[in-house]
Amino acid sequence: MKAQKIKLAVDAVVFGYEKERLYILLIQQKFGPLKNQWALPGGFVKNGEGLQQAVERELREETGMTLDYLEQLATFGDDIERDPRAQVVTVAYYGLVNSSRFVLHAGSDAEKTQWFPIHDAPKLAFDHAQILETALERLKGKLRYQAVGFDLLDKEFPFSDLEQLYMTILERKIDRRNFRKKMLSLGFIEETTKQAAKTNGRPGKLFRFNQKKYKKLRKQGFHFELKFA
Amino acid sequence: MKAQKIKLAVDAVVFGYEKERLYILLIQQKFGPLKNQWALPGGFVKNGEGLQQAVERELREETGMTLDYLEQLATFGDDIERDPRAQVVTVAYYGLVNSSRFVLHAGSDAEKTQWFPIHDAPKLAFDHAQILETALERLKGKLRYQAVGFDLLDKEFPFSDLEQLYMTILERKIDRRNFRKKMLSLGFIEETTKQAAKTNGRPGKLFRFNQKKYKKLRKQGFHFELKFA
DNA sequence: ACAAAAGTGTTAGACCTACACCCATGG
DNA sequence: CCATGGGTGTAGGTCTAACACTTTTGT
Repeated sequence: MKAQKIKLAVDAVVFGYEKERLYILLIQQKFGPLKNQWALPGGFVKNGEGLQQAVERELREETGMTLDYLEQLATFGDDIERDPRAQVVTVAYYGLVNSSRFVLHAGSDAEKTQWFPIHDAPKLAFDHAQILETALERLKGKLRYQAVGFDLLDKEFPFSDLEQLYMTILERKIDRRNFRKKMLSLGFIEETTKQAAKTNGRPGKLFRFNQKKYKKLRKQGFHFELKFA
Repeated sequence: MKAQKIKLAVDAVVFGYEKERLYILLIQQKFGPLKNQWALPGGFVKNGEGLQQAVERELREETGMTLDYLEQLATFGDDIERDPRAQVVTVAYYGLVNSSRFVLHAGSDAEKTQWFPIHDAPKLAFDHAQILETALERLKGKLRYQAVGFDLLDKEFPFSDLEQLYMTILERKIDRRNFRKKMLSLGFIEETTKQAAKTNGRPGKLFRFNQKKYKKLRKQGFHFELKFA
């Protein structure tokens, strides 16, 4: 049997959220064959390196970022020419970053890093548009039955932020009363005594996601579904 | 950068169902380093070959089987020593075969192929037990909100077979009346005029899964969930 | 006092759950 | 006529969905 020439890469779809908009993190090569093309952060897996380890390294190297949430999405390798230069199979991950860490390190000499509104992203290299599409669908799906999404908010947040986040990601209107009722009934969101910073209108109480309680519940076989969403 | 030495493989978790038991397909190497160890069917991806294509080829070569349903499960490659001989990343698939094709081709000289009851499988090579575990969880999960599972039955089946299948996979009792009501209300199961073959007791009507109708519904954003299950 | 956003309860309908008896067939 | 499995309805409880006014704060 001939030696295997297939290369293995990892890519990450990183979502961020700020001011009622969902963003995605992209990088642009300044030199080389991909010059000026926007692409997902990622790269080849190194010998002796695990997959997750590889994405985390690439993200650190390319964007200076560590994610709060990172999960394997799918592996893309049915189209053997998805990278025209060689047969490359890529394991795609998707991740979420807290808005407080939304600020990017300055780009290196070789690469530019930038957030783009999810529906206003440039044309992407390879099949990265398809990977992005898949990630977005997954995110929308997960939101309905897992407590994902808190990683996109501050640690303490007014309830309206949570509601807005859900509406933004799911691209749907949600009834405020029903949403709050349901969310609080799940038992892993805690009220703090603090008030949100001053804005227009009446300031809301701040809430906190209790990850420990959530994990405990999950272990006990707890699961929920948001129907209205 | 050093040449990448990581090898890329595919493996398949193939489920079969017969007489109220869920089975999995395993192969046993007769020679070589894996001699006598049971493992999932699979092998290395060839140059110029897509991933799905690779699993299908391996399945054909090793078991003579073509699957009715085959879906990517996950990619395993965080443990760089999951295969002690070299760093191998494997893209795992899971599939379902119709019970009418449950019979296996005679094993080759080099390999033995055999169905094992899911909870009575031998010790597996590498991390294949973990892959199997993941596949089973996925199957259980999917069963609740997708019309998977019909591929495990005959094209026309009595309702009790469907019910038994769900009970077997989910390892739960299900109320007959509620199950039938819910399933039929979804609108993609059709009654035929035929009667089941003679057995003990009253013979049931045969039903058929209307795949076209199901796909149409899905495109329209239809989705369901089986709660009792 | 006005503008802006937070906070809050009720009701009708849909869906889930639990439950038991009669029916058709073969032996 | 008996044994075996198929077929069917209903009532109570829970969850969802729809809906509008009052409260708090800053200007």
